[in-house]
Amino acid sequence: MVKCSSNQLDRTFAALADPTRRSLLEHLSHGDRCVTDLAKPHSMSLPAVSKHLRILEKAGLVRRKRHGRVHSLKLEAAPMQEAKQWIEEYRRFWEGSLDRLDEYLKQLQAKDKSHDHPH
Amino acid sequence: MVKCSSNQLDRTFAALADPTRRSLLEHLSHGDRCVTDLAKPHSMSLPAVSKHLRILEKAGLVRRKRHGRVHSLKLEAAPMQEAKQWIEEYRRFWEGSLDRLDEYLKQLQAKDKSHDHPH
DNA sequence: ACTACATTTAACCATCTGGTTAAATATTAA
DNA sequence: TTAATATTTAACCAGATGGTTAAATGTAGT
Repeated sequence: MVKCSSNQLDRTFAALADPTRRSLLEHLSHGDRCVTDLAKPHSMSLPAVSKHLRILEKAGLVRRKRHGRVHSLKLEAAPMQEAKQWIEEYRRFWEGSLDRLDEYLKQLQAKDKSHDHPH
Repeated sequence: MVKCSSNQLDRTFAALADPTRRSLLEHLSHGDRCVTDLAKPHSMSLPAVSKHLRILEKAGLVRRKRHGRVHSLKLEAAPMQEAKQWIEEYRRFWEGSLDRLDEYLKQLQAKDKSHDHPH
């Protein structure tokens, strides 16, 4: 029984798994935005966008500040960094396997060449 | 109407959003494994693990080779790299904001100092 | 006080998810 | 051929997800 859970990672990856939410983050990467502005380019209702924002907020990817009746959303960095670091940990393994693949392809290529141009 | 969808990214992030699946990947990072071996440390039924593996396979994070009745699973690199790169694109934005935060904190500290030790 | 605006909440719906158990399918070994 | 093993498929279930519309809330402006 191996323990490999992190609610934070769960939430972060799940939040990033939806194209609407990724789009919202991309918009926010160009500066803070309010809910209505964020909703405009997404052909869906305001409540739908509101829900997506709450998911991003719960994942910690976004922070909200109320200025009167408008809510200003700001991109938040830390959780994505954790997600990236999780992926990074596998880097040497897949780099290893990519090297192996590269080597394999070179061998294949060499074989093909000797096949195409036999002495 | 902004287009920001990638089914591949959807599948990759969704696959990574589950702790059981992340655990399976971690086990696979130490070498190829068959379904039964992968299932052992996870207190859940074999069909459950089988489903998780199919999700990883469909996301392209894992490749399957049948040797007789045992299926050997292998970690696959590329999709994770795409996910990592997606996150990377935000790096300068959050690095920017982290820098700004850092600067802000330094200013705050400086202010406090001059307050504690006025000439 | 009234109206308009920004946003959320509520109620609902279809589909997806993550698990179960029981049965089916392949392959190996006796 | 028969029995055991590795894995998947099928049928089912509870709860989450992603959307809708209608109503409620809170704030701003006149």
